Amino acid sequence: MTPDTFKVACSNCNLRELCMPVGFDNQDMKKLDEVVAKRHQVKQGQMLFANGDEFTSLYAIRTGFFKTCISNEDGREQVTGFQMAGEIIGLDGIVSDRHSCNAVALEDAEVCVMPFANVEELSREFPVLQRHVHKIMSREIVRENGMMMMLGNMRAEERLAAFLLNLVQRLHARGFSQSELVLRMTREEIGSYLGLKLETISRTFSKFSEDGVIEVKQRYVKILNPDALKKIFNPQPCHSKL
Amino acid sequence: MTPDTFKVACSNCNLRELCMPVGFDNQDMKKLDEVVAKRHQVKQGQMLFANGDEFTSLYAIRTGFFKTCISNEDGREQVTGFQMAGEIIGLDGIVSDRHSCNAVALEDAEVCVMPFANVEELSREFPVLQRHVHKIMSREIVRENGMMMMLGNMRAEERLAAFLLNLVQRLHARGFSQSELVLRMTREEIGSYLGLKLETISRTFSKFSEDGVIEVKQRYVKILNPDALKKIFNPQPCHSKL
DNA sequence: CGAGTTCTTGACAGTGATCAAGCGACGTGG
DNA sequence: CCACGTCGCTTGATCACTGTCAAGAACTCG
Repeated sequence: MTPDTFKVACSNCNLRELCMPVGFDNQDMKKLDEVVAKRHQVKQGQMLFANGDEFTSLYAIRTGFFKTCISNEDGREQVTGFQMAGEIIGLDGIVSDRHSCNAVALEDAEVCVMPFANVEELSREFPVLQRHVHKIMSREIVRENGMMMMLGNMRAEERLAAFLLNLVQRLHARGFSQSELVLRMTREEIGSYLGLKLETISRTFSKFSEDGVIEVKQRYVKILNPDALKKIFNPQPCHSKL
Repeated sequence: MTPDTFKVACSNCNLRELCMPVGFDNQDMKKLDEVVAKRHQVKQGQMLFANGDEFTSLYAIRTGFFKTCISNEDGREQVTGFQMAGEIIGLDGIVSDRHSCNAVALEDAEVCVMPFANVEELSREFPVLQRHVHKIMSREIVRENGMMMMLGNMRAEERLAAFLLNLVQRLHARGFSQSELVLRMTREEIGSYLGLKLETISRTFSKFSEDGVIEVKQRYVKILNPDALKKIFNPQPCHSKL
């Protein structure tokens, strides 16, 4: 096996269990490596793909951190998601063969390029991969349902608490701390994601900090009282029966 | 061909071009009929599936009108979509083998039950069906991206204008009027969908009516000035270059 | 070190929520 | 056919949360 093929092999990737299905034997795994055509570097601030670009591939994030966002005719921007290692982006492009959002690297990143034709072809051969692709898309649908609940029903504090808990949970699944994180995005980007203005994000951080729930210093955040955060995110109705 | 098989055949369904892929020859079409196991009636107010139900099937709406909604631990409800004939619901269940939302019939309805195992099996055999399933899921992701933009960035009037335009456009694609519609949902359900309260929906309807943009009488809505609605939905920045 | 970006904080304003009351439509049963 | 009750809708008055505008501080990076 040459160093080259070694480099792009899913079978040797430490993120495999995050972005690929389990239950493959070694022989299948070799075939699965064909999904990934190559790797691609994206510098901080650069776009992996942009609204209107032809859709050819899905991308599995190997390292780095992305945001996806859409923008209006009148210039308003909505961040639709933040993605980290092991997550898949580009699903938006399937329906129209063109991407409908921008994917911007918030730090230097590397992605595995998975030509969608390969994905579909191997999906026909491997039911477990087919199921996996379906699950990834379904997961994104369910995530966005949750976002609709946030944006439609929750107040600023609840949104930010939910955001922090979600972020730290995903980082923890990747071996990082359960209580400390460094934000890769600005207050404005958090605000866009949560349907709030950057000043509101800043104020809410300050309030959480005053209440001793978190410690904030610029991009660094330490969660001091996770239970308090969970309570903010999911306020129990007083004297709830049962 | 017995009347029974005739009844559930996609090949004879007038909604085929809405919910099934094009580009099938007659022979393939016969096989494709195997996707649909049976039809199922849902009375107004009944649930097709509920949060927590085991996921087994996708459903293609033949007649009727549905809402899908999720609810919080503390009882807040978010309508995540309204679905009409030719649209597919149930995609939320794939990721966890359980549904994560409720699907409620807003009028008496009939759905085609498509066991997901059938869908996956036939998808492996027919690339055109496989691609179609992927597109349906991607379309839902893109729709929800647009909802995030609405909920995160738009004001009440813009949301309601966008909602009406979207609804009438989908109805028109099904052969109904471009300008008149009968709402199948309450003001409260519209509000939940749009992240607003029912009073705001009512007030905004009244304002549109006073401005001569629409005519409203309870559930009946007539769009008098579609251009004005589009302008509300998508306000051009003053003196926009180009 | 300096320019530009990002963040914080204050004062004030505005949009939509909340609370409240009454109206209108619809369906049922007398 | 009409009385009545329920549910959905409208409208008004007031309030609260978040947005807007502004100024300055802190941080980053060339």
